[in-house]
Amino acid sequence: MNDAIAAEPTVRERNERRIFDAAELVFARHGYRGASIQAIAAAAELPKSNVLYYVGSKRRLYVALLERTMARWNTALSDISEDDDPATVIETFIRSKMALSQTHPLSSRLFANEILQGAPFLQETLAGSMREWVESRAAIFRRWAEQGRMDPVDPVWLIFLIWSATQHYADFEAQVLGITGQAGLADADFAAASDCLCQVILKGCGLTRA
Amino acid sequence: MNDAIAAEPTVRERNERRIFDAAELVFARHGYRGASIQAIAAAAELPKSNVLYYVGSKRRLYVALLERTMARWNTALSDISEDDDPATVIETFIRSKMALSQTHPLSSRLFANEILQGAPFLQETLAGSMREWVESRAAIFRRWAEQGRMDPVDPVWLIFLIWSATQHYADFEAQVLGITGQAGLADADFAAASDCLCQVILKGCGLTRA
DNA sequence: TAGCGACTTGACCGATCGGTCAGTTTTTAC
DNA sequence: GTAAAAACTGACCGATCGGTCAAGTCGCTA
Repeated sequence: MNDAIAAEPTVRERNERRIFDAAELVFARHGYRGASIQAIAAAAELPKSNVLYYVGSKRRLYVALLERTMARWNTALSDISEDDDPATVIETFIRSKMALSQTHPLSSRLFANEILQGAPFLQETLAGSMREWVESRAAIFRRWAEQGRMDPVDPVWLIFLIWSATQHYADFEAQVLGITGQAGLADADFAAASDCLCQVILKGCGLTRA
Repeated sequence: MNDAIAAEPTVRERNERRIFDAAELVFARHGYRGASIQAIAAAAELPKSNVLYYVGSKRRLYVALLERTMARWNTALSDISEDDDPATVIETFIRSKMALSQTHPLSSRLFANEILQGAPFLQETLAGSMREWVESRAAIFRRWAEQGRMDPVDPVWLIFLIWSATQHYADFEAQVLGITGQAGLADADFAAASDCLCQVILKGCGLTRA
């Protein structure tokens, strides 16, 4: 039973994981209203009743997924201080955000769908912790500009620029693939896109790589 | 009857317009599957049967809306030639794309939803006319770089950068509002955001305003 | 005034929606 | 071995889905 210290997953853990992954797939594609529990159950290869047994309701499943996404993003984005090198910080920011688009595109699309709906479930998060996150970074960017260490660029819009440009490769993947004529985005594509973004944005902010 | 040359709208024209606008609102928010004809009818203040009388089916209504959007974008984006000034062209491109985000945010969100779903209805458009549009611009950007008139920046990714950064203010409006703590985006906000984008991207491409 | 085509709409169809529940099987604890 | 707990699931509920249809209303011309 539990004499195995390095626990193998419980039945509950295993099934919840399958359900979460399947639900992320369906919600990311069709949004909250457009997703059906039936479709999620089919993707998880479980009966509909079993899905509801674990997650309680469609609403709770959706909220739990959003929370998982926000938690992932929080842990992935490193903290910064005024003493750091601006170019390094912004380059790290761009590259780690782009890495998230590559490794967790479904999370990104889930979030995008929630925002498109008017952020009914994430309004407090946006006006709360996310706003604080942006403001703290913006304050540092502003001080860097005052010290002449970078061009005076409105820091909030700069953050939006980086967010949108990096998320584009997850949220609008279908468009990128259709226009470039590829079947999928390879590691090299993400690397080249990251390089291009760093090149333009760093220079655009009056920064050169250390 | 029709001795009025400057025609006042037909009953059909008037109702189709109300239905189209209502449908754009609902589809943009909830996506194809998540939108219901009932909700569209309610937004248009018409009985559901009347909506179906005019549009035939949900699918046809959705496709017609997508076509209206693509047509709007085509007419709004001006053509360019190799002889033009690179800085002027890119600045015009950024500002007209941002103007579309401001004047037609619902069209932008409708398109975003379609892409998030994997572009089931727009695949040929993406791989066809849209791809050609991008390639023709990219070719000019590449020649400008060869002539030393701008930095060598991968033109396709540059276009994606401009698309994503400008569409952000339409598609992710809820996020922008939540983080900036505003109730709505004013003309001044769009102007300032456009200025910021032009500043960073032009300089990032090694361009200065003429 | 009769007739015609465009427009309007409530009633209705089978399918699917989110969710409940009773009943069964499987796992766990002692 | 046994009983409690956890896991599982088919049947079913009322509501809503996209769509059809027949019975209208309305404005017009002959």
